[in-house]
Amino acid sequence: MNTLFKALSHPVRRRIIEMLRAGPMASGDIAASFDMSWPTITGHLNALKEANLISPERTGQTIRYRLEISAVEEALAFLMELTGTGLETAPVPIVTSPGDSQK
Amino acid sequence: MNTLFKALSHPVRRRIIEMLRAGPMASGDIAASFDMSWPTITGHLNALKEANLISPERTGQTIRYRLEISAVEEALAFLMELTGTGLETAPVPIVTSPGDSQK
DNA sequence: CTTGCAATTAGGGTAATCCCTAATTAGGGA
DNA sequence: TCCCTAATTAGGGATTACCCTAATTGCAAG
Repeated sequence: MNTLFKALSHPVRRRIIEMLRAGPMASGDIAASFDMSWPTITGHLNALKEANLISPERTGQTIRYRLEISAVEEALAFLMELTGTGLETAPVPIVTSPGDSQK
Repeated sequence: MNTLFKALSHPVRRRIIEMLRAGPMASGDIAASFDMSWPTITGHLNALKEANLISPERTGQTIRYRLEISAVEEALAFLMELTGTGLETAPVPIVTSPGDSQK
């Protein structure tokens, strides 16, 4: 969960994810669409792979990366629980009066 | 969006958010429930405030922090678009009935 | 004004992040 | 074999993150 949100916290990595929504893509093609060096993009791809957000598959010389939507859903589940969209564990509205600080 | 996901990428900050789900809480009470120094917690609270995830309100000496659910929903919207609600270049079929939660 | 409590800011040390260039691995032909 | 292309790893510099202790601000009384 930690590496997951960290992976999502960089604009380049979020954009890579958005690109992969349309289907798998080669590392070189991804790198070509950014104004950064290829090794830098490789670094971002590794961060995404660490978070299980993408997975590589080799065909000959080229390596294509595919979006793993299940990791996205994991993050989604966490946030949904916060908004109350989905579960209970009742968000009982407890009113704390000033001065009842219990340590 | 950047600071938002970055704020969510630290376990202490996520736990603070979960605590605030039950209602606003004083800075000192939050700090007391962690095994870290108070200034460190203040730092995390500032990160959450930067991301608009919480907002402070002062009553006398104590400052209580309240969860701003709208920021959570913002992150939620981004992830939902990834999982299929987005169309654009995606080879995804379209309309589902309103209220038809596809889980 | 002085004391006391709540909370933040200041400063510093260490570790991680982000970006680059140069070197390296790996595969597909000739 | 040797070479070319695809992609990663290695190494380094600059910046930011994370945690601490010490000092400071802000409020509310006495």
